[in-house]
Amino acid sequence: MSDITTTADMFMKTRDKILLSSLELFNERGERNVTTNHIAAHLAISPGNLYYHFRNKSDIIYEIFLEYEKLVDYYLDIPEDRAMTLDDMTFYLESVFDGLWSYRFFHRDLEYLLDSDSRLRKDYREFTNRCLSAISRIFEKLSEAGIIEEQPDNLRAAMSLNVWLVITNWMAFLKTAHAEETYAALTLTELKQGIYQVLTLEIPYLTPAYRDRVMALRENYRPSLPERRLEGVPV
Amino acid sequence: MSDITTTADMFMKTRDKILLSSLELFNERGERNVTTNHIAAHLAISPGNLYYHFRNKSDIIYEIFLEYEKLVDYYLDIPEDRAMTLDDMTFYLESVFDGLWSYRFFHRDLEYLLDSDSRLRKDYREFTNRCLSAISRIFEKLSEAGIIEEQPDNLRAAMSLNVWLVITNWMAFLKTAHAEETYAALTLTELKQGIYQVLTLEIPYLTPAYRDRVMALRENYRPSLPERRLEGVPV
DNA sequence: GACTCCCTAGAGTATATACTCTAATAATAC
DNA sequence: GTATTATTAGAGTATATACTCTAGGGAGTC
Repeated sequence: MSDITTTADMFMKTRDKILLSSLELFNERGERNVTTNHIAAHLAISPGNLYYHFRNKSDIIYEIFLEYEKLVDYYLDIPEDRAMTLDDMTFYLESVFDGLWSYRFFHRDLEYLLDSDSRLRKDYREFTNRCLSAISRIFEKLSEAGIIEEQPDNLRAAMSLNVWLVITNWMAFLKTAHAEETYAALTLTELKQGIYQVLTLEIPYLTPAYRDRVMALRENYRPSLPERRLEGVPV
Repeated sequence: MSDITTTADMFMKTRDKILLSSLELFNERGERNVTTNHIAAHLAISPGNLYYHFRNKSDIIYEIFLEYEKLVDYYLDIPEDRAMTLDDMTFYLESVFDGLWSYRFFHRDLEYLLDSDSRLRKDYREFTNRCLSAISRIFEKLSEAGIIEEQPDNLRAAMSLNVWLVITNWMAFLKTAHAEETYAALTLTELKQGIYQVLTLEIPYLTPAYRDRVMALRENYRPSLPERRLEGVPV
């Protein structure tokens, strides 16, 4: 995957360095805790310089969203000229969680961000709709490929929405489940245990031909030590 | 349901008025957008007065959380002396969404709130565990009652977690799906369409004896006009 | 009346935050 | 070289925010 979290270096344009550092700081500390002055200080540039490149903080966030959107749209581009395989499905899941990870600040303060920028609100709504369509289309193609049973349209739509809810809320859940207070105390590996949860949703719909293979795939993402963190839940 | 959103009146103690008004304002505008000065002004009391009753803003939030916790714990108290009915299940779902509604500010800025108050973080973790246990126990009792098929423990745990993820993320989803920017533009009725999504998770596990009844119940919560808001999703 | 205790007003403060302004420097074009 | 444009520094500002401090009122008790 692209190495998005690399620290900005001296060969980059200031504008790009600002975007990159902002993303890093937002991811580490949360957007709410990162000021424009912090970003400038982090890059050892003046606030004036930062505001030369961006009119305000919202514009920085918006541009980062556009990158995120582009990445996910790229990942969720579904080839229509061939049948879907289990590897495809794995790729989609892995990719979406990679994207979530790289831009993980975004879903944290989502509601506030959308309330402060109506342009972002509009774009994000359309983005959500595209993602929901893609998920639904993936289910359709998985049926065509005989991996999951065919389902009526409205059930597929509701299932797709549940998949979206689980995906977008998994990280928030992990962070609240964590005992540590540091925002950074979360790993990509843990995040990808969300795939286990998503595959859980598919279980009852798997065809006999693929059931065992998908269950084996799911095992790869089984949370390693959930009973220590969630002692109340039977495992 | 308790009429929590009633405006504070002159017969209440100042301390309670502060809690009530804070909750109202937080719910309407989001915690991030409500300052202690706003709360005081709303009640027409001085900031000094407010700080006589509460050491800081976190303490106000913490006390509100304790109320929330108490409410949900009360709702999710599962009677062990009798079998579970469909009505029970409906009651649990309705109650949980009522609770979410009354304290809807809470899940909005959850991560920030937990990061700013380690006491809250700890309590919330335990609260989550209790909720997950309750959900899991509800599934168990639904099996015992012959409403859903019996499932292995680890599947039930994963399913319970998915239910929790859908419940706690449903409101955030609704707000991002809304075109309107106002935080208040959300109704309890819409919120309860989350029940449709939760019941969607149960569908494949329903026993033949109860399948039709649950599907009919689910229809009561079907989103009224999702295709207008989510034009990309087949319905 | 005086003492005490609970409560309240309201001015005030230290700090932070998003953002601006001016002047100067580097880069590029001609 | 010179003119022009792009970029940068850095001090500064208006506003907001969480919270403090002092003074005092009101009610009950002796």
